[in-house]
Amino acid sequence: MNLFADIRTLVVSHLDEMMQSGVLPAGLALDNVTVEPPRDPAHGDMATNAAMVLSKPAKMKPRDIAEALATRLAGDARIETAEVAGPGFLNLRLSGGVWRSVVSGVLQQGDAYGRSGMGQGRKVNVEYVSANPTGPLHVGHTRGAVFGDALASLLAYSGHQVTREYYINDGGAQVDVLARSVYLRYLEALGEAVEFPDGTYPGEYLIEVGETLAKEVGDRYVDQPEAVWLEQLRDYATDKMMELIRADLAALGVKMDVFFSEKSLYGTGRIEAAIEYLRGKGLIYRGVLEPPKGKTPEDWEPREQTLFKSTDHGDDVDRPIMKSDGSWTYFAPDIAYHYDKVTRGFDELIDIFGADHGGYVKRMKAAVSALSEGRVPLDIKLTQLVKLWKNGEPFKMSKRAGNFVTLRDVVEQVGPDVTRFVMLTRKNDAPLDFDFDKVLEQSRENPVFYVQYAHARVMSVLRKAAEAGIAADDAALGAADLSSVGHEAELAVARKLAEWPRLVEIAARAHEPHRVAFYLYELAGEFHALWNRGHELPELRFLQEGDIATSQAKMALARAVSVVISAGLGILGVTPAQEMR
RNA sequence: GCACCUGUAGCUCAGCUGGAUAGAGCGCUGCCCUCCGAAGGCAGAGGCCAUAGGUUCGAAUCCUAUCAGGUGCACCA
Repeated sequence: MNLFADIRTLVVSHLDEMMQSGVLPAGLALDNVTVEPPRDPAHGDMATNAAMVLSKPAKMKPRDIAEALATRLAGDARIETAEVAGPGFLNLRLSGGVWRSVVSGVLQQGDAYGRSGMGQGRKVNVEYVSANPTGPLHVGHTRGAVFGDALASLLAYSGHQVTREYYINDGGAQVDVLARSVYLRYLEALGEAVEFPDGTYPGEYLIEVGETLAKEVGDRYVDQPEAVWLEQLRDYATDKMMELIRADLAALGVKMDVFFSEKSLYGTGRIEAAIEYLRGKGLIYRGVLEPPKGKTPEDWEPREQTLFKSTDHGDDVDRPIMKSDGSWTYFAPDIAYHYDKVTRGFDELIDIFGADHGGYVKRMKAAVSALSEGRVPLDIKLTQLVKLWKNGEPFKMSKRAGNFVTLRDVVEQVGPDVTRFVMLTRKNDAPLDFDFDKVLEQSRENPVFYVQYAHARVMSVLRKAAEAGIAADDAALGAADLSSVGHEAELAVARKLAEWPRLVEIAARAHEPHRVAFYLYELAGEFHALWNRGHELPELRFLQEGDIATSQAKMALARAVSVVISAGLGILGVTPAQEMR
């Protein structure tokens, strides 16, 4: 059920009839005809631009089209008035019954209200977090995790078949560094004094790994050359780090469907196969890259490398896939990984990167374009930096020293629900301020609280009703006669509820889950406003003393609000509050 | 030097992919609790949508240039 879509269908069907009967010339494209809520509610409930869009191709004045359309629309029971305004807008005012039916519809559909088949079951792969398995997740990863997870839920909610995936970078030099760092902690656990030179990870999280290892293998690796232990420690440490990362994700409530190992691409011919595929398209060649203009590094020297002709698919320069010593660059396994995704049959790929990987976007898109012959779109969303604040001061982090602020630090202090919601109160493109004090504040300034409070208020009313012996289950409320619901403040809430399915579609199409968070804030605002009107106008209170039927009608509206808030929070991965404490 | 992102009220940010008189919160002014939770609500003031051009019925939104901030820029992943 999507009221806006319904009315648009109505408008389009009338336009079709007008073409058939010769009022409009035949064969007009109606794709650009929209039905939207007007910015100013004084203009009505919905507005259509049909007349203005069609004016030019139909070679008619917009007002003439609008008037003809208005007359026809006015005949529909759902339309109360249809007025031509401004340059040719057609403003529609819907009957109160339409809004009341939205409320009943929400209660009858429950969790399904707002779900759509928009995705048509298309298979979408959302890859996110994908942090190197060299340590715990930090705040930056947290934002990516929350964003990716919410986007995945949003797409699933709108009819896509979603796979949540994590790419484990366990194939490069960084896991050697990890192994060496663990080795040092291992020696330390056996009583040796160790130092962490540059190029190792000094973080304290490896102490326990070293100790466990010492217990398991004793002094077997002491005084042994790297060749003896490097490989085993690499696997051992990587496994431990992935355990850590999985636990971090679990603390945030993120659950992946697939963990894909980079290492599994090496020595199995999979990288070679992907590169051969590109070679078959004439996109692999030996060549020398020009130095970047303006800023030539001191030690620049021309080098012949194996290159991918990414410029054929929109990149600025071609990219090396093999180092001069014959080993793969990082890009090569990434190509193979995305080739794997393409061959797994996904209709659409989405990668979530941190902003520091922005320079990687074009080449990755070029690769997928080449690998899928342009069939599979790849959207890459970058999440900007998170700036932490505490006690009015910025919280610095320094990965080098190993004392960076971790996902755990954040989740343990403010909880997963608050963490998730706050991370989505900004669009992914914009930097985010995360203030430990403000996110726990209980005021309107804090959107998490504000939305949760609205939900808790509804729950409170329902509890009160139950205590008074009034049936307030969804079945009873969904069947209630809503004719007593009609005040402007009540209709405002119903209108907001009617926007939900449309909002979901827009957010899903744009891959922008933050829109859900903002919508919930607006819905909560309408609800709080109505609630407070009850102070001066007792007839707007949800519980009407001695009048069960009216109470049920009012509660139906309140309950519909909580259903939608609950669904929205569900997409964001946040648990709705039953009461505020 | 190049690429990507950002620039909207004093501050922090939305703005439904081109619609009407650009919206919220904070802050500021003034109001509302014998009332389901005032942890709320109502009203007011506050804008050249960075700047300059362009596209069209119509631009914060699309194009070009400029300015300012952020991120990144050959064998690091």
